Amino acid sequence: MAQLARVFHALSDETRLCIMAMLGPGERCVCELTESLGAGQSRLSFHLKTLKDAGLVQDRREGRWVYYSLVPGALDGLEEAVAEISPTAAVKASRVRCCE
Amino acid sequence: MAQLARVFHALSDETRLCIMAMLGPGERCVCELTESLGAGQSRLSFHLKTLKDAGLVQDRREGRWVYYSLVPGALDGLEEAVAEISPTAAVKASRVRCCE
DNA sequence: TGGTTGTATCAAAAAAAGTTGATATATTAA
DNA sequence: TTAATATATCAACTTTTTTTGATACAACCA
Repeated sequence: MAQLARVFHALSDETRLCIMAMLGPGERCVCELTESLGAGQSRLSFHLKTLKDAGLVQDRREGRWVYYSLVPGALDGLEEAVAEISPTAAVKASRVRCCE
Repeated sequence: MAQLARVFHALSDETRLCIMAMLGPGERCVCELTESLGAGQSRLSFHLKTLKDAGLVQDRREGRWVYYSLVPGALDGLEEAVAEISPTAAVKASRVRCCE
């Protein structure tokens, strides 16, 4: 539950959503993100760290550059959680306790 | 994009996630939620308002009590958005601009 | 009517998150 | 080695969010 909240929080900011959208098609260098988003360098670095701490993105150094990409499957848990809460889920009543 | 961030923010708090989970099976009186969550009255009221403002829950007065329930389909957009960002989405490359 | 109960709202305080500019680190180039 | 570039981190500050306690409002009961 706490981890789920952390992931939602990471996605609760427009800048970070933009980053996620840009990483969707594939990895990007920090410099590309900085330019496309028009965000200051330390500001972008902060948001990338937030996403990384939430387990949503990963980074890879290549020479002077650092490339960020989505962590495969990181959003799967989210989809499941949403499906579980949503009233359209058939199995929703099978939950025993709601908060742990 | 901004609305999406708003919804994610509404879900980025443990107390609110608990509320959503409790409402999954059906509507609940505020008093039930207060008791189950062990949260102060005004605190719970604040979180309910946050969820309501994000369009995730609705309320209904019945005599002295107010019942909250999930807004049907409110989470559907979320699932789509997550699917669009996720690298498993087949159509993800069809996006033209990432941030608007 | 007056009192009680359930809930919302408000204002102040506390806590958390985000921004900014400066500095540090790592890598490469000269 | 020195300088330059890409990125991270830090500290100070600003903004936003959350909590708390007090008060207001609405509906019911005596």
